[in-house]
Amino acid sequence: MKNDNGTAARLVGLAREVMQVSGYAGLHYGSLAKTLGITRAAVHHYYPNKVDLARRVIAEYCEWTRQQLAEIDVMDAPVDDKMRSYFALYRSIIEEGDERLCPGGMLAAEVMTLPPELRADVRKFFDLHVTWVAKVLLGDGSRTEPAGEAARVVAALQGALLVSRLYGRPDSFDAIVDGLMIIVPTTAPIPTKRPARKASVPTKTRKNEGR
Amino acid sequence: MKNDNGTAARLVGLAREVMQVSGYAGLHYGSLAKTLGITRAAVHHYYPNKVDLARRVIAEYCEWTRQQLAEIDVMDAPVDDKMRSYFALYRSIIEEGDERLCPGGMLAAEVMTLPPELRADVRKFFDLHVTWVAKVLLGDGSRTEPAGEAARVVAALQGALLVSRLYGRPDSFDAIVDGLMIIVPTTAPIPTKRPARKASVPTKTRKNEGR
DNA sequence: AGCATTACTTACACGCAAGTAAGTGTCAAC
DNA sequence: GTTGACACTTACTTGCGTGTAAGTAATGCT
Repeated sequence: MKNDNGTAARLVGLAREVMQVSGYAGLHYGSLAKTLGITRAAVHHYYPNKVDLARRVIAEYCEWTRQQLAEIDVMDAPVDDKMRSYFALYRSIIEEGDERLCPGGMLAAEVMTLPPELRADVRKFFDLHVTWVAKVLLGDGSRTEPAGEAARVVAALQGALLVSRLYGRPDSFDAIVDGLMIIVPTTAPIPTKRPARKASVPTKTRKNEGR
Repeated sequence: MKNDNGTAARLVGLAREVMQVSGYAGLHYGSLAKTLGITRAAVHHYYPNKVDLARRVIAEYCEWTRQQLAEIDVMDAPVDDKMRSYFALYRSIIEEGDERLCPGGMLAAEVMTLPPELRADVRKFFDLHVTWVAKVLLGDGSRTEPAGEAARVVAALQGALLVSRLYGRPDSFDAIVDGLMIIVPTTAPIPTKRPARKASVPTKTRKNEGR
């Protein structure tokens, strides 16, 4: 081959960054090409259409995530240490760039406008996270059904990224997440759970209109 | 006037729904017009450009939110009851349609691609929420700096909407949120806070590439 | 009766972005 | 030294979506 600067690989990397900032809707072949100093058609050469490219991005990010989670697994630490390492994974996202969200989270926001294949990929990405967290939470003996709690942790972290990026303050992520360990207690007792379920609510729920 | 079916108002309502499902990027004059059985130009007649329309949507939603929060304020209940009513506000969103997110949350995801005026509006929307929650949390004597905790609550709720919509299961929202009261303890003590801050992390943080 | 206002419509201009077709140049193997 | 794969480019088509200009029809006001 004449010149292969690893364009295909650089393309996925760039595409991921763009998606983290601007989402799938904000991913344009034109700007990718411009950034890499190639033509738009060259992008099509490697990834015939946007879905191909985006799926590749997710696939690679899933793979990377799996590796990171595996590294946490092998460190064989107490549950709350593992969770803190997990939190740090999210923090690394905003450390890489304060305009970024988790690729999965960004796509989750756009999920209704996504082509079906991508939608499925996004769900799988979240499955990966939720099942891993659930597995870890199962590590201490204190619970048997960690599924809801795992979903809560993942949701809270995605929300934390969303909010901290909105304000453009990476450190606000810490402020949000620091207290999150409370809902993943290992040594500390869980406070007595209240009745829960929605109490008297001042909301009339209309199907449509009337806001 | 000849025929005024309240088109302007129906337009904002519809636009909000679309934005909740598909975001600002998925909001198109063409489909709005088609849905209401008018022409695209008629939409421009009321809202000359998309930014006008979207800002109007946010403004009305802010106003609605303010009213809801005021209603919770006057009920003069204990903090955790107020918080539960607040949670129910979010639940009402997915009750209205399981493809919807909070308008503010959706726009927060798109924030980097949004025209600046809109971006500012979105921040104000979140300010409204965070300051209200902080004020309520201040209601019990147990804390003095509820800002971080307030942001955490808001972030967690937005994340909960994101995740529950992703899976298309409205009831998963409950599963996620039910345990959220733990981080808003009023009578129950907060478990002893651990050192926190990121512990040994198996992550090399590169600025770019290499994923 | 005449005029302005409101609530629209038809028609058009324009830019952007995805995708495709058909090259061109270079290296590597046979 | 031809053949073929690879890494692209130029050029073009097509469709979508915003925005605007210039009507038109009905109503209300003076």
